[in-house]
Amino acid sequence: MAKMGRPRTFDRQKAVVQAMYIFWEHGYETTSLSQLKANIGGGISTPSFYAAFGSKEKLFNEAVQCYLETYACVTDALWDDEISPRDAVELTLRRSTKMQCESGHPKGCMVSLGTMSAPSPEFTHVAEPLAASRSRTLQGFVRCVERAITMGELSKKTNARSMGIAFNSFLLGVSILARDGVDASDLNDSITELMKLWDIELCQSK
Amino acid sequence: MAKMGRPRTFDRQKAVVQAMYIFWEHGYETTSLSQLKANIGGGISTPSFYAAFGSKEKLFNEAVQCYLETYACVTDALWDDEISPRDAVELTLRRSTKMQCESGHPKGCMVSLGTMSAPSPEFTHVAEPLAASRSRTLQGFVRCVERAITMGELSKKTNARSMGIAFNSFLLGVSILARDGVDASDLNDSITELMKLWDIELCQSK
DNA sequence: ATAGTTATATATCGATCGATACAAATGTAT
DNA sequence: ATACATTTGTATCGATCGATATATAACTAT
Repeated sequence: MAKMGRPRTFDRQKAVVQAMYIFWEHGYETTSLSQLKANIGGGISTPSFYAAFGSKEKLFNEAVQCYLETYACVTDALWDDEISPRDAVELTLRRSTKMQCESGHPKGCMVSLGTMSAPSPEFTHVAEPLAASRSRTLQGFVRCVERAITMGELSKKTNARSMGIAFNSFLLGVSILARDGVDASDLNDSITELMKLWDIELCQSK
Repeated sequence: MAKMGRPRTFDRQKAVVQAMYIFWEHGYETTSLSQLKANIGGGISTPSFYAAFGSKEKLFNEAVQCYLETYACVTDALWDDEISPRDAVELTLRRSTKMQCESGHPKGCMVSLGTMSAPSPEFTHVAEPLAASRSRTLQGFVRCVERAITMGELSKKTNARSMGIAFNSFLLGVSILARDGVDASDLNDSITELMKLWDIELCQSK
């Protein structure tokens, strides 16, 4: 049974993806409704927008969910226990960096850059899912280090939180460097450098 | 000889500092004129604002200059040849992190977070001085590594750009972590971790 | 005292912000 | 054919955006 009523003239899901790109590029507050409307299905009217998405804020929420379910999956390895902790960390760094630098969408990570997406006090709640994702990713890095310690791969003296923060902070910075136009190959070389941090802490007794 | 004409009812320099804090917190585009006016000298009128600063953009430029001449100086060690390269890098990381986490002003670094200060194409030129400062800081880190190689402190095999990017990317990430409320002590511990990167590359022949 | 200079206060500019009212258009269900 | 559901187009809402015109107030220079 098909839907009742007059059919939509644009693809709603494609519209969410398009909105995601715009919010990713400019952030929540700086993106205007006219901007969104103009880039959905070759341009839609105000009532069509509100009928389909409810409000700018609700569309942003959908766009964030869309990002988390697609592009943000580059960090999934952090919670995959079938991958060694070291590989999980390196894979995450390389996958995320590659994604952040590839063409076809805005540079950098929407979650990281989302720190400044809704800076006004009245809108901080809007970017809350992004903050939650950042917190989760940090925990993911710490988790990997803890797993390595438990597995006896890293020394018991290793400070898991410190190492987790170090890897996470580097990756957050990649978003800014990608926006500034630093090459993916240069960033990859610096990942190789950064991973030496892991190898120092390798358990000698192995 | 004192100035002619009716005297100003507010301190212009204090106003620039106050504006700097607001732009630092919210970015250029998201900061409104009313917000600036309300926070200058207990509130000023629109004509007073324009008479004193010319425009929102010009005030932003002054605010950025003010930041670069004060808070941004935490990275000055990178160009100080009287400090050993390693100390220069560590000092910069610790000073900047301390500054970014201290109270009395917005968390994070105005230069780093300025990546999303003016995301609209029509305003990108406004945040250009911030981008230039980020580029300069990156070069400062690279410079320190190069200096260490020249001095024979680091191995000649060291990839200066990769290491520079690694330290710089970490520091850029600190801005986001500081905004997210991560403790300064935790960040400091991760700096201790990060500096091990340097010690791995130490020249063995010394 | 008078002229010249600068900042002030009041009022308002056109443009854009996010969001709605209303009625015509277009589909399905019976 | 009719009723119902949903989207569309046109017009517009009050609020705020950054910025300005005009006239008055407060100071210095002569």
